[in-house]
Amino acid sequence: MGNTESNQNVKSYLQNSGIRPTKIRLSIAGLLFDGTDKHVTVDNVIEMARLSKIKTSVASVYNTLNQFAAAGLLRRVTVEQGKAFFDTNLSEHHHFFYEDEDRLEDIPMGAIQVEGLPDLPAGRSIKAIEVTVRI
Amino acid sequence: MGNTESNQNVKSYLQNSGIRPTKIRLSIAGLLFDGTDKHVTVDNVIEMARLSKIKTSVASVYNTLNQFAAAGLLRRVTVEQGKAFFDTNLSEHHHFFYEDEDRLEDIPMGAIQVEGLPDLPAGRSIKAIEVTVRI
DNA sequence: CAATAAATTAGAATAATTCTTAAATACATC
DNA sequence: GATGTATTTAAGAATTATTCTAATTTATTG
Ligand SMILES: [Mn+2]
Ligand SMILES: [Mn+2]
Ligand SMILES: [Zn+2]
Ligand SMILES: [Zn+2]
Repeated sequence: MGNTESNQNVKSYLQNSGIRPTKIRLSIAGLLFDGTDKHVTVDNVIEMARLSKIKTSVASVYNTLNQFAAAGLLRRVTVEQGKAFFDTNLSEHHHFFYEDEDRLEDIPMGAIQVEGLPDLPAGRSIKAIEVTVRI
Repeated sequence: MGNTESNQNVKSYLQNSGIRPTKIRLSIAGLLFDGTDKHVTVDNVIEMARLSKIKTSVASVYNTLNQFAAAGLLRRVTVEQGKAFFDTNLSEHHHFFYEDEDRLEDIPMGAIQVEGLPDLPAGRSIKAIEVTVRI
């Protein structure tokens, strides 16, 4: 991270999703898309940016994460009322939620299988199936 | 609903859960525990109370629903960032979430089966397994 | 290098929820 | 049933996450 090659990768990654690679988008993308799976909140990203001396604003972090989610680069995960999580792991998978730590952890893809889905109401299709195991 | 017998039932229901059956608790319980399964928000309950000429306050609806949930008379269901749902159906079951209508619907108990749960981290136990099918 | 479009930002606005505190109600004891 | 004490209720303030607004800055196009 921080080197020219990965910056170039992140730039292409945004462009391929139709997102213009502006400075703060590249900065935030650089924090998030480093190859490791993450579940971040807006506050997490603001703090990561601060530590990396990236000068930005709360509004821009919201804008950017929402744009990434809309473009399919992040997946929004809702497990508690207050705060939204954004997941960099785009593969089909489910989550442990550590209730006392407010923290998500991936359950590897394929580990969990959901069986016996009933018929859907007419005109509906499945947008997503989310399994949360609260521990 | 509204008759002496079901009022008595609701009163016992609260007492058996260690909740003192005060006037507004009985009123709200009367709205919720009528034998039909419901998924309500705070706003729903405020509106139901208004229609039933029950005089109460926003704070009391929050207090009461939170108390009922803590006592196990309601189950809190979180499927979207902003608003909490409270479920009167206490049996083990999962949900369809109608994304465009902000509405929950029960998937009958037993219809869905979750297979292949991996081992839990040491010292953890399952508090709940929640499956949400977004449609 | 203009002209134009898009992005960024600070701060205001909104929405759900919790907190504070005073008044009302419920409960226990006589 | 009256009285004293504990609990509940409720109005409004406070808090928190998020979105909106509008002005400035940055990027793209010609
Ligand atoms: Mn939290
Ligand atoms: Mn909603
Ligand atoms: Zn994940
Ligand atoms: Zn339900």
